[in-house]
Amino acid sequence: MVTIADVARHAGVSVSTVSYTLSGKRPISASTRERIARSVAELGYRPNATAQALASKRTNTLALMAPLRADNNVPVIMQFVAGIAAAARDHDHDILLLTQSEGVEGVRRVRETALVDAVIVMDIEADDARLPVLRALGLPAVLIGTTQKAGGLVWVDLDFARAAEACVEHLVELGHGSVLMLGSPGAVYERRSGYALAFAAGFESAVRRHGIDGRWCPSEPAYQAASALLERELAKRPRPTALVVHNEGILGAVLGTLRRLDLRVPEDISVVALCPEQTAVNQVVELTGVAVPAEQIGRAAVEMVLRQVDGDGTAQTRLIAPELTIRQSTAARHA
Amino acid sequence: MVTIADVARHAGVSVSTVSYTLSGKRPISASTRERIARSVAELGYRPNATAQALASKRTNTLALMAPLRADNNVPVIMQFVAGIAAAARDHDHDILLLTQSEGVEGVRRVRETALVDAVIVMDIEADDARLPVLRALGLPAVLIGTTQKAGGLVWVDLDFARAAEACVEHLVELGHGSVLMLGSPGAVYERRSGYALAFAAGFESAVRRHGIDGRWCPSEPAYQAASALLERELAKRPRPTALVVHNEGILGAVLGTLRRLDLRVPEDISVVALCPEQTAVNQVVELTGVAVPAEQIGRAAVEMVLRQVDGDGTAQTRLIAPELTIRQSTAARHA
DNA sequence: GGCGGCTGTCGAAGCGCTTCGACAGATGCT
DNA sequence: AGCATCTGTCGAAGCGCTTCGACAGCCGCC
Repeated sequence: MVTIADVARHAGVSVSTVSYTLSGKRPISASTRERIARSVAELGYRPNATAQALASKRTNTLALMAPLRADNNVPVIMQFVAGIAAAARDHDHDILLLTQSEGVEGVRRVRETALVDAVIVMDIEADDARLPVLRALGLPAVLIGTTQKAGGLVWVDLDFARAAEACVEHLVELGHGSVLMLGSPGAVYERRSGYALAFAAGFESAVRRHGIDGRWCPSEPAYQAASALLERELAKRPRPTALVVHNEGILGAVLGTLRRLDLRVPEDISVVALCPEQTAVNQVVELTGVAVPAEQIGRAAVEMVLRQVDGDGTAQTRLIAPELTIRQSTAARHA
Repeated sequence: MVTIADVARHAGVSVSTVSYTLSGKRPISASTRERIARSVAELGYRPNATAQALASKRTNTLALMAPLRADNNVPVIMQFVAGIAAAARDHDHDILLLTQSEGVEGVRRVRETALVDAVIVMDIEADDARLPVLRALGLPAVLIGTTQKAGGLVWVDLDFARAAEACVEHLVELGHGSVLMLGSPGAVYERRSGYALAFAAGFESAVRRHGIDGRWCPSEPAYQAASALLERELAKRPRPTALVVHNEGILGAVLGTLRRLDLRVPEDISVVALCPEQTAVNQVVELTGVAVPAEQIGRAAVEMVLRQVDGDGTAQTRLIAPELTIRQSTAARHA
């Protein structure tokens, strides 16, 4: 491996001159700059990342704690991760992947061993144990997702409450007065994932504000379970004329069951989904709905966390406005 | 941050003694070992990972190059990543996440900047440009997936050819003489992903060996596209009495279309799928099929790569036998 | 009783880089 | 002309750890 000393020798300058040339932290004459550039190219020099990290106290690495469970919103998680990884590389940083299961200890470890400069934490729960630790460690951090107890920490997220409201409002405008929301699996609510709670809360408040009939329930991904649940709910009075689905895993079951019950979408019943665009479009009827702008949020998270690393104190939390895309699964209520 | 020198001072020993105690590389008396342990605990000492890496030339970090695209087998990818991350932590290593799009340069970079000890590369293509680079760099590496040009490199993968054969054989045993295989999206074959080619080749050879009628075609995930394709193919003679689906994204479309055509599964037509168990079970009919043992492969990859790092030259490539699980979507052909 | 061989510990030399302070020489000002 | 000021470069001191060689003290052995 060629070192900075090799480059210095080859270019006939001192090691520090090479370092300053590479970092641009001190003025260097054009001629030596060129000579060094040539030596670097000729020798194929690449600074040793660990030596650089040790000396500069910057690893140029970001920890990303992602929920890698076999949940149902895997594609969304993947989009987040992809967006974050790409954004990090754009800023010349790498991603160290931590799993949610490492929890508090994972955060503590990467901080105390000085492995990373900052951490991005996904899937925040209402009483997330990692939050007090993040505050205590003083490690630059950004949350993707939020909770009321996030005070003092910087976060970015889709405005799930308004996303739910947007769905309800769209249906209200179409004249629907009875809406059923099929939520995420029960486990998601049990662990009190911020996004699920926010969506449910947004749904409830929108329903109340518009004075319509609206109820919701968690739903498990297995086809038969989802199907049975839907059928049971549709048997209740008043019978829902529209569905809001916050669970991409059951979309197939929902649409299949509606067909079995001879309910046409959107003529007999409207469906709005919160899911990636790809998923919405791949259903038998292209679904109206809100997508999580995962890539965008991921990029924002990286930029926000790097700003903290660079000591820009003006940390700003960001709540991203939902965008409802109207496709073919919603229509005015007739009857 | 507390350093090893602080611990040494606190315990009244030299720095090297602390180091040897922690690493166990030299015998230390029980009494000083205890004293040091107490100091470590009391001061909350954690070795600085970058200093450790610089001095020992081991980062305890593995690069994982994963295809984070919005493809259709996202859940499988996620399982691989989760398995790898967990296994790495079990061996006290971390994962540095690289995206497929970083390609050859990504591999070169992590090697030449000494960021990682080894690399795990996923989704190998027939003429993968990364393979010659891996060979040239001499960086410990394991491929997940393979190609004929993998010579000299260590890899691990599900035996996709035999997986396809297992599917065909199961159908042949049930008396099916005409089988249609619906493959992955065209783009997957265009980039010549090893697993897709292997599955298709295995399908073709099994069909030939059993002397049955069998054909296959790529299929895009959009519902209408998949549905139209299936309908078109079912109109051909001889009409397939069984389907093999190597594309989890179209399972909903396939089952929905079959129902629309009044073909009952499995009475009128059998369906076998290559997809995660979770996906197989969440369909309207629980699907017979082969699952990719992603977690298991991921763990194997980590262990194989660490063995290389530790200089165990007996590198062994591993081809994992497929397991077909019979559920409710296949039945003997009647008529 | 003297010697070889252990065992347990220490000091010091790196690992490859960044950064601080110093300073020679060129430049601008009065 | 003389002084202050830049500009460009250098040497050296770390960053926090590992590891090599040295060696003191101890044991058992002939």
